[in-house]
Amino acid sequence: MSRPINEASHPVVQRSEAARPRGLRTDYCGELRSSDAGRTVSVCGWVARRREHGEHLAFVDLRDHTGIVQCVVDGAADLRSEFVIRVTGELRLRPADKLNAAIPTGEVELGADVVEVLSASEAPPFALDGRADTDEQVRLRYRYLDLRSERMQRNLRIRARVNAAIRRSMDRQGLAEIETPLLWTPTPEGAREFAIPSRLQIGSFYVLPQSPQIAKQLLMVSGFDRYFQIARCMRDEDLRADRQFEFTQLDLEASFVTQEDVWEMVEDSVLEATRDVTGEEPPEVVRVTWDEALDRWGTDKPDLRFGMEIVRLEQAVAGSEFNAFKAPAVRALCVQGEGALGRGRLDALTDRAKKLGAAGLVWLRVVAGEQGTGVALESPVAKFLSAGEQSAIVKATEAEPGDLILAVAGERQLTCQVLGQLRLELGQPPVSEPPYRYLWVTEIPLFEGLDEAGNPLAAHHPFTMPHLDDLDRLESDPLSVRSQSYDLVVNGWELGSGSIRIHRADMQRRIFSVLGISDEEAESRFGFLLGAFRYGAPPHGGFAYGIDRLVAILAGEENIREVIAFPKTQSGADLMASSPRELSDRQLAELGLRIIKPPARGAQPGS
RNA sequence: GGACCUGUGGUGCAGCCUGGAGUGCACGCCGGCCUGUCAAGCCGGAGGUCGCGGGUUCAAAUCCCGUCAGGUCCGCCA
Repeated sequence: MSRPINEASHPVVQRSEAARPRGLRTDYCGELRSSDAGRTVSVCGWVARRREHGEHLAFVDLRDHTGIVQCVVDGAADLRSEFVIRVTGELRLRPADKLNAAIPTGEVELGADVVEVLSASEAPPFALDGRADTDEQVRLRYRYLDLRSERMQRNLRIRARVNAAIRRSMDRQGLAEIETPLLWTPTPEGAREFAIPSRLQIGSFYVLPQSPQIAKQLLMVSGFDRYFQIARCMRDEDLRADRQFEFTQLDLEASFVTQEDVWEMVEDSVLEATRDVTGEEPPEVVRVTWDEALDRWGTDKPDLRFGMEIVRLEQAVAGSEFNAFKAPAVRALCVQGEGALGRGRLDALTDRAKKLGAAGLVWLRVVAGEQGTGVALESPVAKFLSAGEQSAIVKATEAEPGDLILAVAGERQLTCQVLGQLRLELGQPPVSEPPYRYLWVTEIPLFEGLDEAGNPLAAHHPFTMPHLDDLDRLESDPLSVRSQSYDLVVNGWELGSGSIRIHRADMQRRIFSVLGISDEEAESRFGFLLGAFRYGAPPHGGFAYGIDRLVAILAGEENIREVIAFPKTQSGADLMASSPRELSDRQLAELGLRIIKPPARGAQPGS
């Protein structure tokens, strides 16, 4: 279910005097009220539905972007679905027994004196009333019709309001909106990029930005102090429900700031957007360290809308005879009220845990103790646990009779991640369910794992400033070093990430050295940025978050395609525009390109 | 690159497991009736390459293989 836009505090369309209806119409359909009764009005729109009562009476529901109004027309008028018409007549109160409480205009109707067909329509390929879930393939092929639906109108208007809210916030905070090139040059590391052949320089290519990262750091060097951009970004990676080739970020950067300053700037914009769309004040934006997020929720993007936090059992089972619990980490979830879960379901949960990488899953049903005092545990492994261990487990998980405890033991990170995933699968509310629990995940490790050559991999990007307390371990124990980078998360979705950047050459050289990047390599890959940094780079940091994801969350949609006007399918196709498509030989020649087709499936290599 | 799900008149579904005539439901569409409906109602009608190709079988929407398209996910996305 998608969430209604906040109609009460804001009409669907922002109304200023300049935004009043003009031209062919005096009013918008969805805004007519009983207070307008008696006026002669003209409205324009699409025929949503008609109800005919013979030769001299028919009801036509006329729809525009504001809603629907019922028009009473002569039955002879040939008005079919999706005809574009203009209706002029007197707006009148409906008879007292003919009100329609289901629509905002239900107290009035328009007695049509003149009906003009501005444009006829073939019968649409699918109904726009939202009563049936039309196949997405069909919706995308006729996207221009799909966008006419109430749902898509609402979603894209929410998007427009989010953009407007962000711009208000940015302007209020003194950030300057500056555009950066789309036809540009590769960004160091990161996602696969789209390349655009140059016509004037045959054989050379532009690269579309996966983000304006380099550009905005250069703007800091240039002294713009605070920059933002609602930036289109392109990444040639496989598509997902929350990922499209092309997406939109709020990108910002500021000079002479700390992490806290960046967080406050970003918070101001997302909270402004959230308030504007929902009319509600979101809960306080909390900050948790990456470590704490892993321990409590088993993920770096926790959903705080529900509890069921992961509990540490290491102390409760310390010294236990039970072999499975002799592990670096023993953690558990308490699933309230699921103590009656059947054996088949428990086996499925165990399989799921194993599929997620756990060695196994221990389940314990919490039941009332004998004589109604205390609690006891029912479990295939209960016999391996002493009475003291059992009561310690119950105490640690705060479990009560009727609850189910799920425990996993093993290496800490994997154990937490498995339980974190089970937590989501057992308890996560639907996307559309408020509130909007924003949080910052901070002190993210600077590196994540090692590459083939044994060098650490930058978790964010190679210009991320390490946590100052960890600098002495940079070379000796790099994987333990935290960074001054941070993620913004809402309701289990990662909205974006950012960091304080390295602005001094000595620190940058140290990082490159740890990453195994030579001076020559650094110069060739990041040349002009490093060059710029030689001429006085201010300390700076910034952030970027996905507007598609933010809008989807606020609209209660699980898929960002629902908040993008013309999205692509999972295979990267636009079913309406038939893109991508082949170029003509002439176009290819002009770009100096020749196509080498991959061998057909099943063909022998080299044939 | 991989796993799973889906594909049946214009739309949404059922039928598939357990093979037997393109069978059914709802909406829409076309025509007729109808002066207070609002998912209007009533009557009648049209509309099909069961995604595509191959195989098994006396017989395939149904079983098998392949393929295409759409979706969810893994990989990938600093």
